[in-house]
Order: sequence, then C-alpha cells, then structure tokens
Amino acid sequence: MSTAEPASGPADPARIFSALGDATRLALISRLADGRPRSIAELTGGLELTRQGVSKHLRVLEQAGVVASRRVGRESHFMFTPEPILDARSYLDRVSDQWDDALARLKAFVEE
Amino acid sequence: MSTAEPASGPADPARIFSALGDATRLALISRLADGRPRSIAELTGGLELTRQGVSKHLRVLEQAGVVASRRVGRESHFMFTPEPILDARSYLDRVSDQWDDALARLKAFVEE
DNA sequence: CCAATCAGCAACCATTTGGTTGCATTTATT
DNA sequence: AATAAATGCAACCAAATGGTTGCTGATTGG
Repeated sequence: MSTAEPASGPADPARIFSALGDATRLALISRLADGRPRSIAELTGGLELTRQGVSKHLRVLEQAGVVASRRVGRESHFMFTPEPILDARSYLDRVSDQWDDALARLKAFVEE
Repeated sequence: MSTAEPASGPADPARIFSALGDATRLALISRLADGRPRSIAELTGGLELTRQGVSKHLRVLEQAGVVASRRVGRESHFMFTPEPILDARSYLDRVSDQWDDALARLKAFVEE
C-alpha cells in the first residue's frame, strides 16, 4: 500500500495498476461501474470474504482514486470515479503508440 | 509471484495489472517498448538495483506475458510483447463503457 | 430506551514481494 | 587454457498484502 497519498495526487500509474491488480478489487469496480453507490455491507454480498476484507480492498481503491466514499448516516457509500481508469488507459495507449512507432520504423528500414 | 502460469494462459487481467503495478517494471516496459531486445545487464543500467533484482522483475513481466525472453549465447534477451497490454486496455475500455452507459441512463432518467 | 445494523480500529497471522548476497554454470575473449 | 562476462539458482531478510477475529462506537428502528 505504501505512502497513502490523499487520493488526488499526480496520477501515479504504478499505484493505479497495482490497485487494479487483484481479482476481488476488479470485481468491486465492475459492480460499482454501473453508477450506483453502495455500502460496504452491500458490496460484501456474493464475495467470499468478510466485511473487513472488503473494507480493506475498498480503501486500496480509494487511495488509488478509483473510488470515492462518503459517509451517509451509519453507512459508508462508495462510488466509482473514472479519472484514474482513464489515466491508466492513456498510459497504456502511450506504450502501444511507442511500440507501433517502433514497428513502423523497423518496417521502413527493412523496405529500404 | 504466485502460481507461475506458462505466460500464455487466458489473459488474466488481475495478473497483468499486477505486473504493471510497480514503477521499476513500468520503467523496464517503457524501455523495451522501443522494439529493441535487451540483455539483463543492459536493462540494469540506470536502475538503482542489482542485476538480480531486475532479473526478478523481468520474470514477473514474462509470466504476465508482457515480455518474452530468448537465450542468445551467454545472455538472455528480453523483448516486449504487446498482447497483454492490449488486453488490459480493452478491459479498461469495458469498464469505461459500462460507466458511460450508466451516465447516459441517469441523464435520460433525469430528463424524463 | 433498547436492540440490531453498519462500520472503524487494532491486533494478529501466513504468504507474497522486492530486494539482497554468495556461489555455480555457461559463453566469450585473448 | 585461463580469465572475464552474463546468468541462473538458492537462501535469506524486512516489509507489504490479504485475510481474519474481537471489540468499540454511531445510527437507526421498534
């Protein structure tokens, strides 16, 4: 988990990918991406682990900025926030582009 | 590092993201994405860790399929392989799409 | 007012991770 | 043939992760 930046820093790609690097967390994201905020208890349903386990995963996602929480009454509602996902996507795009350029240069070289 | 699947399995998104979830590994990828295969010694240059450390990171990337290695003479050459990156990207695309759909439905609902 | 819900905190535990060092092995060089 | 270079393998280590349980504190519903 490391340095616990306030979930709004300069989009650290490694931290975002790391947050995505767990099947349980991907499942949580996939549920929340329908736009409906949910409580922890609600999100625990179906997943084969305790509420505390889910809670920890949610905090990891929150620190990566993938999710935001708001306390409402006695429950915490978590909702999906898309920015980091978009950042991650454009990071991958840049890698792909670099690769495509490399291929193009290679092709040009081979064909004289 | 976990279960060491033969680097060709059914594109496990969590494993791919996890492999991308480390700054050192992102740096390695970014160097290799120029298309030029490199030896471990070569890749160690600049990075502030030992050759063994780099070697371990490369194996993680290899098991995620992001990189492939070939022994040539006394050295191992690693080269970038783009498929998993593309898979990861389309995974993120699906999440974004789901989110966009949710927003669209919400908008439609609000506007009667 | 009392009981049930929902969650946070802390402690604990086993496993994984990121990193190191030391040594053996294979290839290249001269 | 002898040395140097590039890895691989194994052991080891501290810290991070993923998970649990137990207890406390708010909130809510009857």
